[in-house]
Amino acid sequence: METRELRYFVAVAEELHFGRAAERLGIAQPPLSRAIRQLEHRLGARLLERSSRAVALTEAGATLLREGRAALDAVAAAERRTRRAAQATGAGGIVLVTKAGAAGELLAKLLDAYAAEPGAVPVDVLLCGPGEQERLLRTGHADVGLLHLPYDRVTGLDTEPLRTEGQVAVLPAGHPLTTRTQVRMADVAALPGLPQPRWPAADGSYPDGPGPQVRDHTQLLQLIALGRTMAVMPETVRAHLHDDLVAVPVVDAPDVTTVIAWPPQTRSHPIATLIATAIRL
Amino acid sequence: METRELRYFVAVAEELHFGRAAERLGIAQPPLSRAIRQLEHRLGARLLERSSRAVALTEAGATLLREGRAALDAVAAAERRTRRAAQATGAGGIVLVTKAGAAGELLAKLLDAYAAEPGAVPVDVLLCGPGEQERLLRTGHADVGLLHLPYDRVTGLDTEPLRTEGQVAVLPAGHPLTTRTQVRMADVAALPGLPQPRWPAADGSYPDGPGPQVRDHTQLLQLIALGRTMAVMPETVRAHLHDDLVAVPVVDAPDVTTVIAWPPQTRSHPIATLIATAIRL
DNA sequence: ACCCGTCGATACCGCACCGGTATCGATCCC
DNA sequence: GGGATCGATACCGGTGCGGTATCGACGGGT
Repeated sequence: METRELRYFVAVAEELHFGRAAERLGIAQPPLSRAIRQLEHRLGARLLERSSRAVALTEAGATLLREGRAALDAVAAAERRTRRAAQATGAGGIVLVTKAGAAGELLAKLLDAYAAEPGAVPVDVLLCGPGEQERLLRTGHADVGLLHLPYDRVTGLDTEPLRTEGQVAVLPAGHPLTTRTQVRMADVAALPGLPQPRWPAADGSYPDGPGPQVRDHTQLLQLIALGRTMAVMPETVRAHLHDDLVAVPVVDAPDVTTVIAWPPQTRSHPIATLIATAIRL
Repeated sequence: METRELRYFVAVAEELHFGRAAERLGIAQPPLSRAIRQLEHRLGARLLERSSRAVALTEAGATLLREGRAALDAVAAAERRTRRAAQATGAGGIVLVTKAGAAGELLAKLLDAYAAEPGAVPVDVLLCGPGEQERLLRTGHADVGLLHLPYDRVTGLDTEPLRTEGQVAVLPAGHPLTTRTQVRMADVAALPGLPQPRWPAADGSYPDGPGPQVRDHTQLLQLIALGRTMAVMPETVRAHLHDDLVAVPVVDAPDVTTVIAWPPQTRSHPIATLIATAIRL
């Protein structure tokens, strides 16, 4: 199976429309139809159910979509990492990815400690939205990441835990609950007038609901200060709170574990040093 | 980057010889030379150092070899799992892989418990040599595996621990150390007349050394009974020992954790049930 | 009911590119 | 210095990819 065939199939499976998929791929529709047919014939499996009015995935097609995306990510990672290895033998920096606005002081400590190591190389810090880290690591855009369990998925990555902490409810100053010394999840699940914020899904779209749309933590804290929403977050956010925000411990919220994660094929010395430094912290 | 190019490069990088690589690929040497040159040009990176007498990997080449193998495995897995999903929608069995001669009663209990679950499907058990499980899981030959930390690598797989146990030294009956109630690693590291067995490497070759070559646990136990070697193994091997073999606890050996492992993309109901059953045991 | 619009399949064509054979050029060994 | 080894180059033929033109099936609107 060639990556071209996989790219074609993934495009059709995502669009569920041959015409749009062909446009996205920059080719005409007939070659695309033929390629899919050939792929089906070679695999001996029906991948798509065409009814001349709608296209649907079969069981096998859903499998190939899932596995094919992972395979294409792996190919892209191979290409990207090879390019980076070529242009920067030994001198190339490490790309570290983390969620914007999270793990601030832990990251600062890590970068300081690593810079003091012998043989340390420059570290580029890449900040991204929630849920993007895993893909950036799997596609070779980043070498190592700081993620938060159980929020981030770490399937297919190697990880080491760094720190575990409880969670706090972040509320606008003056809210009735801010007089409490602790709350429970049930207390904050559906506060009148403070709907839960909506985070974007993997495809960038937002789910329906009453809460405001947010992209990162800074934005979120601002919206809480404005009294539009609230959030349950790891307790280290306290460091970033001004007096217009109040944090109340949530006693029955699941603990959040910050982990350092990297793709399993990694074998470079600087990255191994960075990981070892992080674990020692 | 097409999988064909990756296959070609991996062949050359493994053989370090264009002629042999071409033979292995079933093509002539000139097209292979051209394909590698084109790949290098497209990546903008020198992958191989040719000195008309020897071929060597550059830094970028080593990266592409490592990442390319992983990518090819992912493509192979996508193809294999799609075929399996097609021919057996719902009725297809699960393939479980484990080391020959290991985790016997745990496996039996798991299979019994799973068979009693509602919606259970047939489970094919695939026995293989040590170190092969990871690749079988990553290439889609198997769906789930029982592995043993820290012996087996689980990079790139999702795992859940099932059981942790100490290790015992397995010795031929009558050996002086069998009178002891416990030993230390240093006691058994270099026993006169009982050299360590040699396991095959990933490529099937055996390292040099005085000990006998072994392929699986049955063979190993037989060679121990013959007084040719000894081994440190998880304590559950006791169940398989006859009176010609004696097990002595090794107090400072690292604990062995049996884990259930599966590829991260897995999303099938029967496999999820099997994993949940295993964790409950 | 009929027509038109939509959408995937089919037919056919030209060209890029892959793979094969023949040969060269460099290096090492005897 | 001659032969052997090994990768690079030159050239050729065929496969197959992508393009345009068109068909056929299904739905929806008036």
